[in-house]
Amino acid sequence: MEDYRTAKLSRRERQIMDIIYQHGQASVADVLANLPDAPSYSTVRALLRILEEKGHLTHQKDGPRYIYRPTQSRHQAGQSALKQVVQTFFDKSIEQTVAALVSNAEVSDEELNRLSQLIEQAKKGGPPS
Amino acid sequence: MEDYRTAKLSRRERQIMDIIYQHGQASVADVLANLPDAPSYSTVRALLRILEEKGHLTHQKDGPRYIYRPTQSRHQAGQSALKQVVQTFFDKSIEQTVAALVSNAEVSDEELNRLSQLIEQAKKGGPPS
DNA sequence: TTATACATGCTAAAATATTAGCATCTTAGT
DNA sequence: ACTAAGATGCTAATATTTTAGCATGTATAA
Repeated sequence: MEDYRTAKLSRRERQIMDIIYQHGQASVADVLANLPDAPSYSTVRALLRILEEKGHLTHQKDGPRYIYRPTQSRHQAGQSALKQVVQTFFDKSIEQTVAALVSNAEVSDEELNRLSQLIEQAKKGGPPS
Repeated sequence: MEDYRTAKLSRRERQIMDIIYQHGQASVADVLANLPDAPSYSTVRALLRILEEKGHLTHQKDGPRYIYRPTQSRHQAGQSALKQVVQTFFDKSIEQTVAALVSNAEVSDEELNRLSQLIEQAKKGGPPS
């Protein structure tokens, strides 16, 4: 499955996919509540149906209502999205990207320590494999 | 200026913004060459004009042709894009995001060392400010 | 200078996305 | 069982996006 950010999705469709990925899953009401400039309930349902037709979503029944979930795993979708951002804005450089991450937000010392550990583990774990 | 990924941009408009951010600047021909399912030259020009009307692009003449550049800085646009990905796929966690970055791609030991340095510098530089 | 290649300005049609309404069904509580 | 609340199925109109064509201007090389 292609990254839905590069797929032929419309503005609304992409907004909805983002909401569902952020929440893991969502009902029509959930989507509606989180959609900017929210349209009508009917409209959201129509878009969810289209996304399901296109293969990006599935639904299952939860009592009276449908619960929608992505067909692609959150992890994989995240990797694709990340890759695209790295390519578009950071010259495909992981270093530049991490620099942007730690420079912008308010990152605590605690979190920086965890990041150090993360890198150290990657050093140990990576090469042998 | 709002992040163009959350702005009311259409599919094609977003694709074009991505291309121009990736290249820094672009002529109509440049955009056309990098656009998936490329339409006609006229079509690209129309979209560029619209993006300029919406305030996302400017152009300047370079000999006979127009060169388009984003109005928002690459750095700022990258920060916004990154923030959105972190929020959508990584629970707003910088740690999770960095983990995804170093786990997926083939990151060399050399690059991991630079990342370590990066974090160390952030530790020193951050708190005092 | 002049012709040619290639650029833009403008306009309009076709395709797609976005929206909502109405009928129907199903759950949950009385 | 029955009724009210709220969900879906289906359909269709509207708005926007996407597309391209034609006329015109401009730099460049012969």
